[in-house]
Amino acid sequence: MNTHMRHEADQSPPLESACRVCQLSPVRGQGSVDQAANRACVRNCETRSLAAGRTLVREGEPLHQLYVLCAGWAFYYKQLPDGRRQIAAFLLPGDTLMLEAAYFPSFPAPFSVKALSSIVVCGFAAADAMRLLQGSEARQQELYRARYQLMQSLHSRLFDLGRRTARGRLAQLVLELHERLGSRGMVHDDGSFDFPVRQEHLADALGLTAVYINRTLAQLRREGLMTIENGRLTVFDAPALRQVAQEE
Amino acid sequence: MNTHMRHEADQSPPLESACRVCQLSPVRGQGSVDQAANRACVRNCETRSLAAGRTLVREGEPLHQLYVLCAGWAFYYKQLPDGRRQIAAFLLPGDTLMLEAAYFPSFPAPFSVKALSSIVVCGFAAADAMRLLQGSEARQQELYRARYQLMQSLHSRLFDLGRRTARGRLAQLVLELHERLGSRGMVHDDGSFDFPVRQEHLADALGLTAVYINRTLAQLRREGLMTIENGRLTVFDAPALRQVAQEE
DNA sequence: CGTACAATTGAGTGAGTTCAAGTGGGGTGG
DNA sequence: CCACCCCACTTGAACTCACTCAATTGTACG
Repeated sequence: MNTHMRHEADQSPPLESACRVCQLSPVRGQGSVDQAANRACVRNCETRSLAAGRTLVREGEPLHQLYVLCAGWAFYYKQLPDGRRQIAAFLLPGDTLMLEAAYFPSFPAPFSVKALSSIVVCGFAAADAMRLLQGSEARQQELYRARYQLMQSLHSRLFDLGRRTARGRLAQLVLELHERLGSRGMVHDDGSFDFPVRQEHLADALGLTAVYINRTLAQLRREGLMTIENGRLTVFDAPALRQVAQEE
Repeated sequence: MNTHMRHEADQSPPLESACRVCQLSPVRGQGSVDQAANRACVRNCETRSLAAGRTLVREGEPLHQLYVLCAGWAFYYKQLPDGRRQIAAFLLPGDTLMLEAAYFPSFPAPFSVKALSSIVVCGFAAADAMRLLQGSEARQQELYRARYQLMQSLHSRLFDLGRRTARGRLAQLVLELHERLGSRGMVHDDGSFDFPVRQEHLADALGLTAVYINRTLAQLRREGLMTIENGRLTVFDAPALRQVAQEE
């Protein structure tokens, strides 16, 4: 039992720490940073804080900004007037939001972006960010990596929806998040990490219903593979989870 | 590398017409073309002809070429050792293949590419193609459009698999192909177009089985919305199809 | 306490799968 | 010219994974 349980919305990450994270993203560059370019970027960057559930970008709006997600989780999604929603990707702290703004500037956004937890973002004009990126070979590489990961994740999700069972999809998604967070040092030694995702979000990401997500989650929990409790996901048996992901 | 021509399968589209199509693609540019750059491009382009079912790119191979699909259809897909396959996109004559090679050069391909019908492609080193594109504002715009359409199509397919019924998915896919071919003048007045796609491909693209594709197709045919006969798809009632796509 | 929202559980249903058998057309060899 | 084969398509019947509807529990917060 936990004595201190607080609602996520209460603990917005502090703004002053935002640009420290921002610094680590491909857009701002890793390692040695050109100080002049960096100052220019800070001057042009607009830091915003959004509560959980708020919409950052709406499908169809022209793209001209791109963001670094400094703190919190967000997701890309498409929604129909009748309520059907499909989540295309989860974005984690340090990820770049709307990298697409650089692929095809000023086109209408092909999806919406919403804050999953409360978030802090730094916004840049796409053109500025690209100019900054031209400067450094290392940063360019880092940008390629970010694009690549996003594209890979999209194609994996597509395979999931088309060709995997509920258990397989869930295992696959959990493993992907586990890995992405792990490479940022955001996974504890016990295999657990912060997980501000509702079962409804999982359903919308995996093309299932919340009820069935619940049943599947319960099954995986009973089998001792993983659990979700108090906004925290724990992977107990990664190899077994990997096997589920592969076989189903 | 020089243009090299060879003749293979009997019914391959003629090579001499290849570069006329190639000319119409974003990579080669539309309208007025810089003649010097164009000649340079022809010098550097390698034209290849592949029979139906041959693999052009294998998942995991490093990307350094990109292709213009001059004739025939191809598709992006992922396949598991156990045989499960998911088709991510169909590529039509005039489309660019592996545009990703420019997004994140030299990364391993996140999917494979296979010829659906017999095809003719022009291959370019990604770096060369990009340099060529820098030259013209119009071509740059055309490239953005191509990227955008591909990304949009991926997100739509994702929504389809997650949130639409079999009928809805089929209607959606047919309408998308109808539109893309229409804008190239490849749809006849009677609403029909060449369709070298097997029911098995439809199944792998829409996350269904070939048997169920068959049943669903039969239903749409009975309702007088569309039909597939002798490698030719005919849309009888586009508005009704649109309604199916929207509601299911 | 009362409200609100997320998670949980049960029972019945249905969309899509699996297995299996049969049809039809186009190409090939005799 | 026919016989045969191959492959894609078609159809039937049984099955099952995941959905729907509906009620209940748990937790946070005013």
